Amino acid sequence: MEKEVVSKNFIEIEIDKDLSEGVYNTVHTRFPPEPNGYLHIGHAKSILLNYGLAKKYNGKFNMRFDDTNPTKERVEFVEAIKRDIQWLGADWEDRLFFASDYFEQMYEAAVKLIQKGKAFVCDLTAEEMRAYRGTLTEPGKNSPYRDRSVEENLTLFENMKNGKYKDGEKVLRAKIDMASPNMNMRDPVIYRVAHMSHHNTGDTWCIYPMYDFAHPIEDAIEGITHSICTLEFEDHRPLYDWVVKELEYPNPPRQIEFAKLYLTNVVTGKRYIKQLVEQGIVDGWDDPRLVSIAALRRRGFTPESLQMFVELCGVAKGQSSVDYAMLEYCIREDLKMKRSRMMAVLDPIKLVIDNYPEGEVEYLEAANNLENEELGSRQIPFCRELYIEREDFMEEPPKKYFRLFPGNEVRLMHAYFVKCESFVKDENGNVIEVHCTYDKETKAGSGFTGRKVKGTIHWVPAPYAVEAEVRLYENLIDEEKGVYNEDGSMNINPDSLKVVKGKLEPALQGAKAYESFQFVRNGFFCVDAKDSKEDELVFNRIVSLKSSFKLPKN
RNA sequence: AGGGCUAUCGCCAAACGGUAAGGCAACGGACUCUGACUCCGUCAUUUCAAGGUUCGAAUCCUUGUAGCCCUGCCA
Repeated sequence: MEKEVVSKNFIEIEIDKDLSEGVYNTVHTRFPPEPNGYLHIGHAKSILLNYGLAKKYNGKFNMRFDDTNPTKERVEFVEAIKRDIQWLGADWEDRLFFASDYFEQMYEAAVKLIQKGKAFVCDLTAEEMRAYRGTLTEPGKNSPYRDRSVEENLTLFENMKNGKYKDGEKVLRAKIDMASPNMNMRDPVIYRVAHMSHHNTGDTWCIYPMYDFAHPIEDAIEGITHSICTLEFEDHRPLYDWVVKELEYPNPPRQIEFAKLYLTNVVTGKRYIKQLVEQGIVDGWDDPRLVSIAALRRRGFTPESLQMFVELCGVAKGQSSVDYAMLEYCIREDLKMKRSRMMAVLDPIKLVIDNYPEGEVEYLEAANNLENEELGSRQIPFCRELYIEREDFMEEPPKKYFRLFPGNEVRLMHAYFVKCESFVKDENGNVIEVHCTYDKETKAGSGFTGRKVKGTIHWVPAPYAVEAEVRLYENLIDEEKGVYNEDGSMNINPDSLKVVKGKLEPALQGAKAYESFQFVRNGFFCVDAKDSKEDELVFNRIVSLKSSFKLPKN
């Protein structure tokens, strides 16, 4: 057991300080998504960060849907989000909340602000308000409605609530400072009129609170201590603090911001993903070429691999983009010991063992995972005619090519050494058959040490091979140019999905959905779990995680 | 002089005035029933730049530079 000294991230340092200074005596975090789409890898960082912090400090973690804008939210997203978070392993126990359940309290909070003279009803239109707001370099002007009396504001606000006004006709604004260099403090809107059904509250309300007002209240109500969010909300913190202060919450929560997780060479951003979905370039939010949590799950990533990934990325305040290779490393690392490794041939050519008796079959024992005995073993039929990968044979090999070429000997995995004697071409000059001889003494596991071989290749017994339509996915990227163009369009690879007729070893007939197996060299493939039931067999949709095997350069 | 935030290896990221951790990637080499895994080795005399303070600076001060965010009745 080696002990790793892992340094604390800056949020943990802040929490330690709060705890030691007695600002808080517990840690209570939350993950507050708006149910307006699917969660992606970036959210996983936030979820695992919040959950991890709560766990680390023996505190609590809440799940909360920040559903204050009925125009964008849908129940189907609520379910999808819950599922993804559970799958990731973040446990909210019995603390699942909806911001919309606090609408009454938020309304009362707004009334309180009005009574304190800290909020007013404003009749300016959206355009007028924009003009009054000023610009980044010039201060704004006070609204002509700013000095209405408390009584008038109270009446008007109640009228807003009672549906006397049309959408956009009136808003409630916080009375702060129109000259503030921070735009968020220039009398921000805190309530708007929207005659619309809400997925949770139905038609009970026709006014809805804005994020900046609602969020601190939600946190305060739930007893959140550390409200952790991403960097773009840094400018909102003064307003967050203003709200909890004016509402006089005892022991108010505190907002801490961290940098979002960006990944190199993948399409993130709901706008772009939506475009891809709508144009039918991908087949949904969980298309394996995307990095939504649902897509990663479908692609064979495990919760553990994503946890490891988030851990490895770290938490800081500088905007950064993590190399996609790090994600791949995590899934390889996680699957390495716990998944069976099977053989498959995606682009088959026939291999004939000339000195193996025709019609004879022997069953070879193959460990499911050479490094993990607990995964057991399977029997693979071995016979005269096999299939091997086309790229595992070359008529004229380059330097340092360790696989089959005339005169060279390799190991057939789990089986024998085999030496290439000749090959057959079709009329177009393509190799269609490779002929070898095998050496009975070299059986795998026999302890044969007579001579060594530099290469080991995968194979599948021709008469017993499982035919499969294999789907090979690649990320939607252009490695040269990157994902996005300056004009907002994308460089996506139209050949990101390749369908191939593969041959799988017989044991794969028994594989289950979600079971992953490692494939030739460092490529991972897994059975696509999309439409399958728990023990249904699915072989026709196999997803490539990585197939980065390269010939040595020279 | 609009405000806020950030700058440490190709990519993440520690270091909190005491002499630049670690991981990914890459590259050598050993091993090999997967060119994987594993194992060994290499990879920042220097922290955006220039000055300054100090016995001592990535850390403090000055002045620049670059990147990200902010002018929704979105979150």
